[in-house]
Amino acid sequence: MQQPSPTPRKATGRPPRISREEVVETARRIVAEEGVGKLTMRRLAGEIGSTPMALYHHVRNKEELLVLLLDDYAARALRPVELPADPRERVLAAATAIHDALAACPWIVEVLAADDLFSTHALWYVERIVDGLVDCGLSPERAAQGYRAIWYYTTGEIVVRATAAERRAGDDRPTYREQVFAALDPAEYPRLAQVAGRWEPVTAQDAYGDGLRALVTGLLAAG
Amino acid sequence: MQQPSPTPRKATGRPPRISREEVVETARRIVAEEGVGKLTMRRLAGEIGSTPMALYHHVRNKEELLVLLLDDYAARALRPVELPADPRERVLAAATAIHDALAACPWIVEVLAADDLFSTHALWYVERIVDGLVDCGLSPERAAQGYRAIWYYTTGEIVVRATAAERRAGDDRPTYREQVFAALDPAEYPRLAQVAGRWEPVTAQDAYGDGLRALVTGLLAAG
DNA sequence: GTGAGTTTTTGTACATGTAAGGAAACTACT
DNA sequence: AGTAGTTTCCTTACATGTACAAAAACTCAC
Repeated sequence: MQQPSPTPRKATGRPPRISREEVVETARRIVAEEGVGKLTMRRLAGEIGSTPMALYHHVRNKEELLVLLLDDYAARALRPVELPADPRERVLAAATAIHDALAACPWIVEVLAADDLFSTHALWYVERIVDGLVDCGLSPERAAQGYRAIWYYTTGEIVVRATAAERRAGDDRPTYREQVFAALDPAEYPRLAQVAGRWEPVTAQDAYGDGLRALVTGLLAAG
Repeated sequence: MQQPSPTPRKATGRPPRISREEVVETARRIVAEEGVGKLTMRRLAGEIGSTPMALYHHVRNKEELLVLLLDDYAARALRPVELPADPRERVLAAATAIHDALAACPWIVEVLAADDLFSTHALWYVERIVDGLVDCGLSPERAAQGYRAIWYYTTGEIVVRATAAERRAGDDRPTYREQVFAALDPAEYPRLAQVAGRWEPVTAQDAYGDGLRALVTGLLAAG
């Protein structure tokens, strides 16, 4: 992979005019300034002063570019901070930190459906979560499983909310949910009819923390 | 919207040659036979004997078509069944039924990031879940919130797993996770280093049920 | 210098979703 | 019959990601 020589490597071939870093940095700027919708390979290449296909020697495809952007974002947004001493509270705080950082970055959804370890820069928080769970008495296995459950819950919350929001935008028709509740047969679905009016506010309110607490409670109870 | 006339409506305009039902049904067949990757608007139009743009008079865009396909799938896969009498077990069984149906349908991921009520045909199960939670002593609000938490967890599990699987396919490079664990500094991340070897099997094994049980336990404890 | 080998860049080309505008096929009213 | 109105369909065109192949720019061995 890498030569052991002091000077990195590369003794041969046409010298690159652009670098992966430049690609990612420029992409980051475009996204920051105009949104992820404006990020196209052509636009990016133009901005760098290159051609679209040249980019493909530095990133494997657009998806990888987005993953790199997410990683870059995590590096900035997930700096280690002071966390509570109590292990359970530590788990909650670390998970919430990851959640809030990702939720603040809506364009990320397209990439977020990533595996559980989405960035080395989030590792610090992952460590806190697993450590907290172990300190609460879980075995290492159970702690790892617990982290995964938390990750599913977290990423699900973000993806669902963001996609729903996007679908609502630029679409003045009533929501699918509104249609469902409007045409709900109370005889067939008494419970849903009962909560129909309260569904909207329940959805709108930020209940991530409540669900997270419940999940952690349950994980600890099982361990 | 609809005339109150006995004959549905439509007294004017060019008579349609294709119907929304035909579009969806043909799309379903293509997906079933050759996978969602082969479903293109041109291909679909050709199969129907029409033109791509004609389809857009029956579905608003490809995404809506996929949502309709998901709905169609839910109608088949989520038939009501006998569920346990015990309310807690009922919640678990209903959630697992939804989960398993969706997990068996990998192409769905692109659409799944939907809002909580993704199909009327899943309503029956949603009703069972909310009802079970209420029977366990939760208030209607809390039950609705609880359902949402379950939905986040479920959809997150599916989306994450499916996307990870897709990324792994056609890519022989080591996983990001493998790279992370390979380069892990045990001094900095002792817990992660401790579980590193066990992470892979933990990930592979199907722990949806365990996490779900924990979540429900926690939800009930909070209520 | 010359040629081989290697890496990066470029040019061309294609598949895809879909916007825009006009043509086609029908009904209703005169 | 003729005209207006309405709905559906078709043609054309564009933006986008990216495959493929050839050109360009460099190093090294001779």
